[in-house]
Amino acid sequence: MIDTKQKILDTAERLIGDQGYAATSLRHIIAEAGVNLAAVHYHFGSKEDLLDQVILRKAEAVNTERQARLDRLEAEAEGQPLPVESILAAFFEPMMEAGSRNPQFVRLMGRMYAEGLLPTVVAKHFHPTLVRFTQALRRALPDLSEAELFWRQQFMIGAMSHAVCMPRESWPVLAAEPDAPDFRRTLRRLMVFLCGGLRAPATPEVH
Amino acid sequence: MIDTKQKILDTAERLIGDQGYAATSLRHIIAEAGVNLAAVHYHFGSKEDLLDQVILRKAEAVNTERQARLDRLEAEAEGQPLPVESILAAFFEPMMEAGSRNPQFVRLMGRMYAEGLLPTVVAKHFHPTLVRFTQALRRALPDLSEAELFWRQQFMIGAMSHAVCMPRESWPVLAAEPDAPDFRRTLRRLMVFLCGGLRAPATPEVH
DNA sequence: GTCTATACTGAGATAGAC
DNA sequence: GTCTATCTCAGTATAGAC
Repeated sequence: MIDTKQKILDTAERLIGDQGYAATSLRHIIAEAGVNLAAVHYHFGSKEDLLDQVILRKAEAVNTERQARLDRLEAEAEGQPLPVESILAAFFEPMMEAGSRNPQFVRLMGRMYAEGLLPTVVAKHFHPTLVRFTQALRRALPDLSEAELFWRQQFMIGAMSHAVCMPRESWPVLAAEPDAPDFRRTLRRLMVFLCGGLRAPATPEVH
Repeated sequence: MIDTKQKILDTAERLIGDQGYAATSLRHIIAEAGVNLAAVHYHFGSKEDLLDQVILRKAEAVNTERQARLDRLEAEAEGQPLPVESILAAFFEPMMEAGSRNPQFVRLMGRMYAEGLLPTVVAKHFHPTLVRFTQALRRALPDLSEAELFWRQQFMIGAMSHAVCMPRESWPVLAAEPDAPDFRRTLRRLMVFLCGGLRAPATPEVH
């Protein structure tokens, strides 16, 4: 069947988003998808390559939209540095919109960071876009050294990924806040927090 | 032998800190420790319970020191809210000092967050201390709602854990900065960043 | 080209002999 | 307390049916 591949991708996206990559066995995926185990390896080669394709399918749209927003902002700014808020909005809103249409995908992305799969899978798909945002932030925050800006971006990514894949049901505080299935409110909070952090004065050197 | 248990704990701490929990098999641990596989299950019950003991051994000292610093600050403040900087210093410096003596342990802690082992293992050992810090932050930041403070703490934990367990060798920017094996400079940067984020104005409601 | 059946290796866990 | 043997289940590899 032509949609064996699609069924595997859809089921993998759902189950990995729910349970995480390590916790989701191929045998679970193929049972729910109603296909044979070896079909996964025929179409994808390995579990990791399946994950790769699951991410690629969705990441392209997010990256394209991120770059388009950055292009638009930079054209409007006519050479001036962009405000940090605008850069963060251009970065987070495309993912937020993807999440509104498909909450599973945002959790999946968070889990990728959370399970330490950046170097092998995530960096490959997102790095080219990330360097554009690094450049924009460098111009917006000229007082920060290269190393300090690097670290602040890492803090940003860590805060984002942890927030996105947190198991909401284990925190009573959140029961009062019916936020799911979209992440708008949390992401607005995240952006406010990150603006404050990114714009903090440079860390003084201590000897 | 009486030190079979010790050898397992020491080897597990080292290997899991290096490679992560999922990537470290019991068979690898027992080979390096020179003990039998079943000895692990005899002494610890399961791989997860072994991890639990590895963390417990070190976490107690860190938690005790954290609470002692908070006690001291609160006694000195005589009822006034503490500055955010002081609260963060009381939280991070004990872990930083543990890291100076034993860098492996800090990476291990970062990995626990990164591999999504909070609910089962980490929260158990750190939650009682964390609520003390939540209370201190609530007094320091009275303009934030309960939910907003909760999320900012989550962003903080995410930024910290991601930074701590990042694979340094994969980032050329860091080669110029001989920071290892201690984390002082990175943690000072983290504290500056988090101060800025925590003290940002409350997120406005949008409808 | 697509997919199935089956076998292989290595993981964590467990029962029972010593 | 310790160790051998074994169980189940994971990801992977391959031969061959259609």
